[in-house]
Amino acid sequence: MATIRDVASEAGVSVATVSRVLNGKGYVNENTRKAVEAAIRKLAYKPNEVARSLYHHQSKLIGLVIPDITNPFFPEIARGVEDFFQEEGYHVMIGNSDESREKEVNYIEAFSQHNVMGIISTSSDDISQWAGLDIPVVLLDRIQDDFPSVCADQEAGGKLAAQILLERGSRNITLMRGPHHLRTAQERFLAALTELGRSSARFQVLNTAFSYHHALETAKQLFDCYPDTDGIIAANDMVAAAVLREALARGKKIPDGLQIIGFDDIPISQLVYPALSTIHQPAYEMGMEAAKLLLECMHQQTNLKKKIKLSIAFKDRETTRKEGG
Amino acid sequence: MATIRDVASEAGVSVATVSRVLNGKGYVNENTRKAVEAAIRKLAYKPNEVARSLYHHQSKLIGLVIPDITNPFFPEIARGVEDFFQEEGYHVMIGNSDESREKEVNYIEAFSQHNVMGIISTSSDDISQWAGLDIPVVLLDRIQDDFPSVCADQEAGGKLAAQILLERGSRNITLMRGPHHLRTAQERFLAALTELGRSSARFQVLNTAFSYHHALETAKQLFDCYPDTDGIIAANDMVAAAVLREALARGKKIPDGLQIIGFDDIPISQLVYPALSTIHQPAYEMGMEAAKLLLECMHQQTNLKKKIKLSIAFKDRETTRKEGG
DNA sequence: TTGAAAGCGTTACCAC
DNA sequence: GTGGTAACGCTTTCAA
Repeated sequence: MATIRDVASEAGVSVATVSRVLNGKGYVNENTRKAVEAAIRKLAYKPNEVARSLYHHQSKLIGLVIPDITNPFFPEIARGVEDFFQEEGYHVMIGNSDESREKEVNYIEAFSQHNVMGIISTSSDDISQWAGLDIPVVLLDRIQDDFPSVCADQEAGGKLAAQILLERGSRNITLMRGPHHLRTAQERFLAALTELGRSSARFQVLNTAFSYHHALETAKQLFDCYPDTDGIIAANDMVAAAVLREALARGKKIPDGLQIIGFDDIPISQLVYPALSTIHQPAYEMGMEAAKLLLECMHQQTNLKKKIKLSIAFKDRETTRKEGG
Repeated sequence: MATIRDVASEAGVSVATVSRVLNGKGYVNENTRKAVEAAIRKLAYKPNEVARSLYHHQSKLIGLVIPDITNPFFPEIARGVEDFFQEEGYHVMIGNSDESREKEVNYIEAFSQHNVMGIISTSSDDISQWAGLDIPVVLLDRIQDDFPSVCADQEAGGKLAAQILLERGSRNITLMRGPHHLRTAQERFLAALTELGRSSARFQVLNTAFSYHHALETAKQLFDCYPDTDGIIAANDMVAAAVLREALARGKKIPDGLQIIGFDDIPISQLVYPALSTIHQPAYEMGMEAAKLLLECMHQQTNLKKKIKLSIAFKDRETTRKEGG
């Protein structure tokens, strides 16, 4: 790899001059600039980011920590973040935390050691680890007083899901509740629960994890315990898909005998049959917004504690009855 | 952030000594070691990876380029790579190439500028860009004479898919062909085609892209053009799921009237109903193996051109008839 | 308009 | 055993 010194001697100038043309700052004569640029091209020189980073204590790197890239909700987010920062000349390092505090801390350290310019985290609820850091942090999918954040309106989503099922005629609803420690899952659950509580419909609650292995189990359990259920509010689309599968396997009529509503609107929800009605979270946009917000924080030194709440929307597909029908 | 100099003065020794205890090499008295370790703890000192990297021309970073993290096949691979390297104390930078040479080159440059120790690429077939690089590269899902590589046995997969459908009674098969420029897609297609050609069954070929938007379109087209098809070899599971959806929507009996076989065995193939019969590619393991191979290459200076071919397996689920049935 | 040199945080060589 | 110091590749201040 050619270094700045190689370029300097090739062009017959000092490294300082090369640096100036590289960064477009400081005076440099038009002709020497030409010479330097020629040398750069000739040697196919690329500045060493590591050296730059060492000097500036900054790099063109962004850290992103998510629970698990294998969960289809997060790649969308990651793409949003990446697509935004790509435009700005940054690169994104992704870390999977598996909801483990240890892994998350490990990534944060790695990020910090590599001088990332900012971090987006969509993982743990434990905020203590962010406190010491002097790097801007944006929280995605969770909120904390001291940090800027982006999230989707879980409460509106949970409420809407319940309303839809009720409006469209379910009278015996099973509400599935995601992992208790995930604030988002808890929020949408609570909002749906409240809505259900306000109605005269019968309902019951069933706990579930988010992994598809687990979801398949829970689905079986659901129909064993509550064979008469005629409406299911799934904790997310993975779970909804599993439930749908099990329902079809047991010969349920959907949506006439049983309505199912998911949450997230991950790509597969359009691929199953019948296509999943679901509460859409704008995952890609959330990633984009978080990235945009982070960039703002990076530019202004001040920790602007802006909170962005994106709205959700109901996707009326095939596992719910038609409105007024 | 505390630096090595802070630690040195805190412990009353020189930076050289601190460096020695940090790296566990060279002599250092037991007591001074204790003192230094105490100082490190007290200041919560973490060595600056960037400075290390600058000196060594190496970092604990690995570059991974994939076509699109949003395609469910790749997160599995990425996890394999990441889980392996995590154990070894490395961190993985992921880049989405979107099958664009420009983006891929851009990432390679970024990786190289950050002194990554090695690169795994599962993207473009254009190998020229790797040639100049003095960083070990492992190719995933493609092979090239000059590079070590890991891939699954596409030919065996394509052949197997065709055999299964034939054995289990399909006589009018639609073979879906993925993007022509993707070697893997082409290989499995060709192998299936050959197998079909050897049989007496009728068959036709239909082109498709891999995205789910596109797949849904193609699925419609398929049944419009070939309503009598009784067996479909999909280009991958996304496409298979889309086809399955459309088939069900049109009231086809599966698997009795129509068999469908996918490729990849992504998580959703077990979530749809009926569950997709498919050719399993060991994505996670492929990531792991590629990582392991890369680590070997990094340790031995020599470019070992080892090629690893992982075997595929048929997952006998619900969109194919039972054997001998 | 240009160059010399200090400094970013580490490591490793060479004295002591 | 330990410390001084050059070097890694780059940026920036200061003098010329």
